[in-house]
Amino acid sequence: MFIQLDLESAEPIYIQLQHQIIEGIAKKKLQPGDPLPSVRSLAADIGINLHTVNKAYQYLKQEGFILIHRQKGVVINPDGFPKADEAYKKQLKSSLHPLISNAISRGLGEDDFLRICSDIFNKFKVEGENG
Amino acid sequence: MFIQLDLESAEPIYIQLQHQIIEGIAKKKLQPGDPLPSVRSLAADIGINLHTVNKAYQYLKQEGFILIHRQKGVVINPDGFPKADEAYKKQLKSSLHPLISNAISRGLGEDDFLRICSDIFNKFKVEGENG
DNA sequence: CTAACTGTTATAATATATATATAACAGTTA
DNA sequence: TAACTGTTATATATATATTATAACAGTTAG
Repeated sequence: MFIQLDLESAEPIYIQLQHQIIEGIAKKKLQPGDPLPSVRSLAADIGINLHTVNKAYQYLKQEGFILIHRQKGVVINPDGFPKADEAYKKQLKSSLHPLISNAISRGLGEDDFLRICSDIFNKFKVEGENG
Repeated sequence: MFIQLDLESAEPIYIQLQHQIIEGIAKKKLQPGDPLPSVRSLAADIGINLHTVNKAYQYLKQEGFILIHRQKGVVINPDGFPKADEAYKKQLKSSLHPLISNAISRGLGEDDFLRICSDIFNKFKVEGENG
C-alpha cells in the first residue's frame, strides 16, 4: 500500500488513515471495486494495531466510501461515493471558516487563498492522470 | 464579549476560544490595541476554568495575535498581526489537503469548492463593514 | 475436515489530552 | 492594605488514542 503515516504528528493515526484512503480515492489510485487489505494485514504492514485500522475502516464504511462484506472482505464502494449533500457542505463550511478567519487576520487575501486551493485541485488532476 | 462556545462539540474549548478571537480579529470587532478580558474574568464570564482561557491566550500570544503585558494585561497586538509566511502557507495547505481530497471524492468540483470559500470571504467583508 | 483466513466483539492496560479545582507567587494598581 | 494581574504548581477526573489478547462465527484453500 501507499499509506504513509507520521507517528510524530498530533493527528491521530486513525484520522491519518482515513485521509490517506480518501486521498487515494481522490487520486483514483483506489477505484470502485478495488480491494483493501484486511485490518490485520494492513495493521501488520504499517506496524500498528488492528483496532486502529478497524476504527478508520468503520468511519469509511459509515460514510459510504468502502463496503465490508463478511466474506468478500473490504472493497472500495463499487456503487459510487457519498454525495456532496447539504449536510456535508455545512460541515465543510465549518471546517473552512476558522481557516479563512486565520487567513484574513494574517492579511492573506481571497485571491491568494483561492489560488492555493486551485493549486491543490490541480495537483489531484495531474496525479490522477498518471495513476 | 461575543464569545459563543459549544460545550457539546468535540472541538476542545480552548481551540474554540482561539477560533472565536481570531474570528473577532478577522471581522474587525477586535482591533490592534483593543483590550481583552483577564483570564479570570473571561473564564468566569463564560463559565469555564481560567486555565482553559490561559491555554488559548498562550497560543494566541505565541502566534503574535495578542500581547500580554505583566502590568497592562492582555491586548490585541498593536503592531499588527503575524504574516502569511511560507511556514503558515505550508500549514494551511496541510489543513486544506484532506478537505479537498474529500470534496473531490464526493464529486464536488473545484468551481463549487471555490465558490463556497468565496461566500465565506464575502461574509467577513460585509460583517466587517458594520462592525 | 482441518487450517488459515475474514470482520467483529469484548476486555484490559497504558498513555496522552482535556478540563477543572485550588493554591500560591510576584508584580501592579487603586 | 486590598484587589487585581499573569504565571506556575499540584492534583484530580474524564475522554480519547493506542496497544495487547482473546474469542466467536463465518469463509475459503489445501
